[in-house]
Amino acid sequence: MSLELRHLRYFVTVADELSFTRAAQRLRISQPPLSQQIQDLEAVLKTQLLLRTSRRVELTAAGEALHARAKSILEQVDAAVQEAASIGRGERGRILIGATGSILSGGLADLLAGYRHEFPEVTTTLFEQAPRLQMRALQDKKTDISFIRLRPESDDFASELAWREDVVVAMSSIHRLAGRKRIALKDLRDEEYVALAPESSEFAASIRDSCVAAGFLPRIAHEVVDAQSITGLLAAGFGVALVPSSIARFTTGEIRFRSLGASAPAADVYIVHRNGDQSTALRAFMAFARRFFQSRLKPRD
Amino acid sequence: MSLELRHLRYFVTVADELSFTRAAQRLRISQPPLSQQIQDLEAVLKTQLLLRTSRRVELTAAGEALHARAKSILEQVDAAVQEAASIGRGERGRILIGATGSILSGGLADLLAGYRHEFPEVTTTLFEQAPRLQMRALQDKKTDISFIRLRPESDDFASELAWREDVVVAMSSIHRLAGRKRIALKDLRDEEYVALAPESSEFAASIRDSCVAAGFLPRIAHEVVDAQSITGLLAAGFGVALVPSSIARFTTGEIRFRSLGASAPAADVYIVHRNGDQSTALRAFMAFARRFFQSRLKPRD
DNA sequence: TTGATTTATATCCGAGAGATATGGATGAGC
DNA sequence: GCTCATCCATATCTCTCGGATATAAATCAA
Repeated sequence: MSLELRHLRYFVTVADELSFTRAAQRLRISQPPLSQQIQDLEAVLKTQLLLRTSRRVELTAAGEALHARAKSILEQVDAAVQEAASIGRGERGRILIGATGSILSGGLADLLAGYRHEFPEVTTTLFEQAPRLQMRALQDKKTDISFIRLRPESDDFASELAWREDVVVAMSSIHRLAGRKRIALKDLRDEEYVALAPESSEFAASIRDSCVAAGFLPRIAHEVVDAQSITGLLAAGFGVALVPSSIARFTTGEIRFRSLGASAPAADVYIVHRNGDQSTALRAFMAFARRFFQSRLKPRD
Repeated sequence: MSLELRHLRYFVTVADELSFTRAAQRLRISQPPLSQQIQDLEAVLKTQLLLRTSRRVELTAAGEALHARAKSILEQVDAAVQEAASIGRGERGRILIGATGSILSGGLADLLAGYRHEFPEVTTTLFEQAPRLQMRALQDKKTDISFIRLRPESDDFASELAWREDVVVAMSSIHRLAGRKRIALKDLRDEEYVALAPESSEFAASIRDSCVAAGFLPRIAHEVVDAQSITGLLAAGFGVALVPSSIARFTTGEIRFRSLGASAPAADVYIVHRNGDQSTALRAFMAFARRFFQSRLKPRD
């Protein structure tokens, strides 16, 4: 015979009611098996818990002590069940997110704000890292999900489009092209470029590919490691840069952005995560993200 | 289907071992019912707890959380069982004891010291009260047991002899009888007495009865409410007093005690408790007390 | 003393915990 | 790359034990 929660549930009810008959009613069982289970419990403890005459039931000292303990235990069991179920539904947990600064301000921040509002019990931790490091972090399980401007090739990762962004051209307001309203990619063939170092970003490579497709090889005059540095160089008059349009949001100073029209390369942002082991919290996050971007696209239709 | 401790025990074992086969061995059951019980648990929680391939078992986030909780719950169940059993064996609990100061120093203190040594988990609370109040406190369940110098009549109480004491005569060292080695009760017929007020002590009444039996009615010159006051009055030369021999122990100053020899009235101390509801701790205490006094009597044999 | 109420005992039934046998998947080793 | 060993899941059976019904025993009220 081993102790089970049933014994504790029954005992607590009897101790609360101080009556086997009423306790049995509350427990939706008949009185004899209740008496039996209490006797079993007492046998396991080798201790009298209740003093019963046919007229009154009262607790012994051991019964008083167990009553308090058992009540607390049952509450904790309940809490544990709720917690596990809640984690299972993805309502609770922790998601580790990788992203770069421009992606954060480009739409991710809004997504996270909306998500935290609907799933307040999920902790989201954001790692601002260069794209290459993000992939490493994903692989090493340092992060669970990444927002990144290039679709990964590897079979280890699953990816889907988060949102679309155009590439725009950025330059100082005193640049000779700053007066033009619309600029095509091929108009930029003779410019000097400020670009992200290709080893820090797949995006840099894809921009270069777009230029090649437009018939020229961009002359990279300056390379920077951090996207933040680009605008500083542009403001000082160092050529032009091809950047995702969302960069405009967090840029101050004398920088002008011009659309590239139909010739604009895509700067789509993808959601990437490891294949296979997505937790429920992550699945729920992905589902939320899909709904979120879906509803955001509508106004543009 | 309801959650039982079995589910938690099984789950914790599997989570510890990360193997159904090994867990089943540790649990002394076969592997299929273990798988079944884990599935039942997951069904109750509506949540996956373990990711199992035929080659590896690992915990989900929900499983991790439940593992920690369940372990703690099982430990608490264990502790609660131990505690209840321990209280049931009288090894733990609280005993409320009534006594007077003279009884405490007359032998009770030694008993309590020995008892606490053998039952360190039982809290003993001592109430120093006048005998009448002790009976009241017992009746009102303010105390569980009393050490008192008179056997109670009422059927509500059970009593047994704790230890025997003689009554001795006490007087100032300058009293005219202080030089006598032995004094019989009847020699004291013409003395003036310092006595406890009869309304505060049954013992006072029993002393008076002893004097009457010896052929005289004691002349009470001074009455005190508190036994402590007696010696003060005696030291000041106010007559004599008939007191339990143990009083000598905690008396300082110029007081002499003389045995009354064969004519000494008894001042036996009784253990009194309510009939019926003695807790296990109290029963264990009584058993200890009997053993204690038994072994103390032997040296006198 | 009788009747009502409450717990304990006796007996029966059925759900379900656990055993055995087996299937299916996966990684190791030749 | 095939075979074998290993491990978890499924299917089926058995038998324990939880719960129901009927009834006895005890106690209090009238």
